[in-house]
Amino acid sequence: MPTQPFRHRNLPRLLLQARESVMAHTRPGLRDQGLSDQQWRVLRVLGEDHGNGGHGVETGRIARDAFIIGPSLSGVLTRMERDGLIERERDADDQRRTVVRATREGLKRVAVLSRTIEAHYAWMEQQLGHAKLKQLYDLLDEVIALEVESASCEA
Amino acid sequence: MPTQPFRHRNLPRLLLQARESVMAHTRPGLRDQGLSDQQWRVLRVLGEDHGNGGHGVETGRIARDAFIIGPSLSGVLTRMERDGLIERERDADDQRRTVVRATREGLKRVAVLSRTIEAHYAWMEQQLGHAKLKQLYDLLDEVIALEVESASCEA
DNA sequence: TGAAATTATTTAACATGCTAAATAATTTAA
DNA sequence: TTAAATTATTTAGCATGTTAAATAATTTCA
Repeated sequence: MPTQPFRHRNLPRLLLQARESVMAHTRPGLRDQGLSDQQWRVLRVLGEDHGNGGHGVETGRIARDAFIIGPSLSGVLTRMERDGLIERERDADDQRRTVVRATREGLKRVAVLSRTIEAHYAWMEQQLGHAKLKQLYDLLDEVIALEVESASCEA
Repeated sequence: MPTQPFRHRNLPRLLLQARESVMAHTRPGLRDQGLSDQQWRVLRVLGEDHGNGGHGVETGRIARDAFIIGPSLSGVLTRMERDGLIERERDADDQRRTVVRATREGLKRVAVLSRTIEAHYAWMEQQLGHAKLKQLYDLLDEVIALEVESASCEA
């Protein structure tokens, strides 16, 4: 049997749609806690650090882990500090760096949302099946790795 | 052999990273043509319409196809009109609607970029392999479909 | 040591994303 | 027919994304 011709889909758009599809489940919970997508990503990083007994995370590491570019993060943190979700402090050893910690209130919201998110993953795993979810993770890793390789070629 | 415990990855973040990874190849070309991501998405829709002999696309359909929310699109179109990439006109039959067409200059840029994008897909297909790319398309479709289902439950 | 290069973050300026409200045109229905 | 509901788009206000430039602190090295 002849395979039908392979038409390329709009991959960036598919990825964007898939992301929106997943986030559509999460956003109501975030908004209930008064958080934007970005604020949640920041709080999650800070929550992990706290869980590991850390005493704050540098802005640069937050930017990497929360996938937020520096200048955007700067504003996000300003508003989160204003809203009592985080605290900022200059690093004593290297005054260029800023160290960020979640406040008690921030940690409280992380705790609530972590449960919600876990339930969501359980739901997705039940819907899609364990195997497909793993397959998806692996394929996305491969796509991401493609870029790393080709980027290193330019150097 | 025991399968190792399945840890959930941060799926929204993975999708975002994968998208960025793909776009990292496309963006230089877009910027060479003086286009933002969103302007390119709009032009692509208009280019397809032109290719199909269409005489303009309604704003609402552009929003759906280019995956840009209404108010954002409004501003994007204003700037694209300012830059001579598109023309806007009120629909004669229904004065609520606006019909948009690409200018000759806009179409020229679509033509250039279409070739670039095609080459990029060919490269990805060569890197990942046809089968994996198809697998990825299918999985993303499934994830997107999940949302559609669960959304209809709320109604 | 001290000027130059490097690193971390912020500011500035503009484009985009988002929600809600405002406009404007069309359709529905009393 | 006309007032109310619906539909299409824009405006307003704020948050975020992005590049370039500005600040500020640290490191390198002549």
